[in-house]
Amino acid sequence: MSFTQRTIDCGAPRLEHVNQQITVNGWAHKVRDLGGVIFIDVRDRTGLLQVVFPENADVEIKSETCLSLTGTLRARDEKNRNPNMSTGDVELAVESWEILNPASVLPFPVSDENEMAKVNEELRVKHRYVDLRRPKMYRKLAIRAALTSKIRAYLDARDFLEIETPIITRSTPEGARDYLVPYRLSPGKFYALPQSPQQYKQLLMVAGIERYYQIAKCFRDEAQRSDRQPEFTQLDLEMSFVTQEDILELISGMTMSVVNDVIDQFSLDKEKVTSIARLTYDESMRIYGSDKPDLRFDRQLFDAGEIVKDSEFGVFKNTIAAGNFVRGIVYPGGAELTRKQITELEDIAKEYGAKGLANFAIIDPSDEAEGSRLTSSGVRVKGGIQKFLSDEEVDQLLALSGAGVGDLLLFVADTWTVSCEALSRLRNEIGTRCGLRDKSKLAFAFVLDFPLVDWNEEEQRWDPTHHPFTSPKVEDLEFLESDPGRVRADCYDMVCNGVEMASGSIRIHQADVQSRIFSLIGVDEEQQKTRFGHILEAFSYGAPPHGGIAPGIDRMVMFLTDDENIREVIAFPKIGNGYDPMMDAPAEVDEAQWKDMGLQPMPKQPQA
RNA sequence: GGGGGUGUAGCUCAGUGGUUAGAGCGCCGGCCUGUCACGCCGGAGGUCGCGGGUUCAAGUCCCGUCAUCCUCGCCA
Repeated sequence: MSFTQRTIDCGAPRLEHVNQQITVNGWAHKVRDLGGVIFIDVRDRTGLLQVVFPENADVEIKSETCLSLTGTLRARDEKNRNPNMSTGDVELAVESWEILNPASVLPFPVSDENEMAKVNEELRVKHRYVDLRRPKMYRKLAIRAALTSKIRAYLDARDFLEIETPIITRSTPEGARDYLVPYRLSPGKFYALPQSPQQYKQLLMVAGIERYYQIAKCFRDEAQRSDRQPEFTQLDLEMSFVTQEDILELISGMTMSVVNDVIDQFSLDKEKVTSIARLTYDESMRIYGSDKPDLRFDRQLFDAGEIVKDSEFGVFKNTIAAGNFVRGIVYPGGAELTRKQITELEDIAKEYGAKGLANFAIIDPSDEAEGSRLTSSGVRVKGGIQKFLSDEEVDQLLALSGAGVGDLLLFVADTWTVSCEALSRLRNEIGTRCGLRDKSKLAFAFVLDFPLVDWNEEEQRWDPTHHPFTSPKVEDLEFLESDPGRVRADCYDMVCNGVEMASGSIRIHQADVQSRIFSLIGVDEEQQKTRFGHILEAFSYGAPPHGGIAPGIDRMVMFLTDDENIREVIAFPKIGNGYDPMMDAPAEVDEAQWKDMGLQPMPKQPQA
C-alpha cells in the first residue's frame, strides 16, 4: 500500500509557507469537532500543526490515528492565531486525506501532559510505544542520543577506538549477582552477561590498543532503585601509558565539552560547567561526611571533639574517651523547628546508625524563652543539650561551626563511619528543607585517593574498594601488609550533585604487586589460577601501565533532563524486580527448550 | 531479606461498617461553522488487586497474599 508522503514536517510551517500545497504525515494529537468544521492538531516528532477539514466533511478520526493530509497552507485570521504553538500563525486547509491506521481507545491520555505526569508507571511502560509519542519523551531520547553522539565525536577526535566486547562471556567474581545464560552443548555450564567490560578493556590494553572506549551495556542482577536498572549503560574507557592526571584531564574536558554542547543544543535551563572541583576521599569524608557530596551547596560538617572532650555532657565525653567522634552540622534557621521536626531529623540520624541527635538552638538574646539561658558572653542558647554545656563550650562551638542567632546545631557522637553517614544524610535533608540546591547547577567533582581496601566486618577480611586490579599508591605500598586500611589507591570517582557518576582507577601492571594484593584480599594461588588465570597470563606478556574510568550514561542524561527516575531516560525500561510488562519478560519457555539446555526448573522452595 | 506508601470505571481520584459505589477526564449517541482544555444534551462502563475471617451487614474492620512505587540492606 502506498501513501502520500510528507512534503514538510508538522513543526515547520510558518507564514512564509502560506499558499503552498503541502502534505504532512503524523498522528491526530487533539480532535476538535465543531459540527460543520473539524480541527485536528496533527503531531509528528517535530511539533504540532492545526489542520482544518472542508466544511461538512465526512470524517471519523479518533485520537492518535495515523494520518496523511494534503492541502494548502493558509494564514490564520489575526484573532484566530495561537501564540502557544510555534505553527500557530498558520493552518493547513485539508483538501485530501488518508487514514493510514486508526487508533484504538488509548490506555492513557497521551496528549495531556498534566494527566500523564500522574499516570501509573507500569501502564506507561507496558504501552511504551504510545508513551514515547509524547514530545517530552521524544526530547529525552533526543538528549540522550545527542550526548552519546558528542561523546563519540570527542573521543574519536582523540584517537580512541570504539570496540565492542562480548555480551555472552564468563562469570567472574565481581560484586553483583550475574545474569546467566545456559550453554546448550555442555549442561551445567553457563555464560554470564558482563557486569561491565572491565577485564576486556584491560585485555585490550595488553593488546596494544592504547585508547579504547565503548558505550557499553552492563548487567547486574541486584535489587532495583529509582536510579538503577538491571541493564544500564556506561561509557567504558581505558588508556595505556597514562597517569591518573591524564585520565582526569581527558574526562574533565570531555564532560564539560559534551554537557555544555547539549545544554546549548536543547536550550536547557542549566548553567554551563566551567570547572570540575577536586577533593580527596579523606577531605570529602571530613567536610561532607560522604564520598559523593552534593556541592550545589556549601554547608560543611564540623568536628567538636577537641571542644567537648571534657564536657559535662557524658555522651560527648565518653564518646571521645572511647576514641570516637563528636561531629555536627548547623541547620540554618533551625531554631524555629518544632520538637516534632527535630524528632524527624533524629529519626534520619538513627536510620543511619546514630544513637541519637544531640542539639541546641541559638535564639535572640532578648527572647527569654522557656528552656533557654543567656551565657556570660551574651549568647542565648535553647533546648536540647544546652544545659549540659558550659558557657565556654558554647562560645567555642559557635566559633567552630559559624552558627548564629536562629540556627540549630546538630551533633552525632559515634564512630567515624556512623558520624559520616548520619551527618551526610542530615546535610542532604537540610539542603532539601532549606531549599539550598540551585536547580540550574551541575556541580561536578572528582573525589580522589580512595582507600585501596575496606574491612568487611561480616566476612572478617579486606575487600577491594574498587576492584582487585586497582593500583595502590606507590608511596603507600610499604603499609600493604602492616596497615592495609591506610593504603590509598590510584582510584577516583566523578560525582555530580551528590550522585556517583563515574568510577575508575589506574590498574596494577606488575605481577608482584598483584600477587601481594591477592594475598591481602584472601585470594590464594589456586583461586588466582582458576578465577583470574586468563588475565594474569595476559599481564605476563608485557602489559603496559594503564587505567580508565566508566561514567554512567543513564545518570548523566538524568541530570540533563532533570529526572530522578532512571526509567524516564531509557526507551524500554524494566520495572519492579526486572519485569518488562510490555514484552512480558521474563517468560516461561517450552519444555523442549529447557530440556535441550539440560535444565530442570525447580519448584520454589519455601523459605526455612 | 526488612520498613513505609499505593491498589475502587479506560485514566486520575473521592467514598462515617448501612439505600442501587460516585466525580472529572476519556469513550459511545445527539446537537453545534473558528476551535485550540471547544461547548451543550444524553448514555454506557465496576471481580472495589486476590483469598480467607469478623459482622444482621465489609470498598470500609482483622489475617494472609500478590503487584507496584519509595527506601534500608545489597549493587567490587
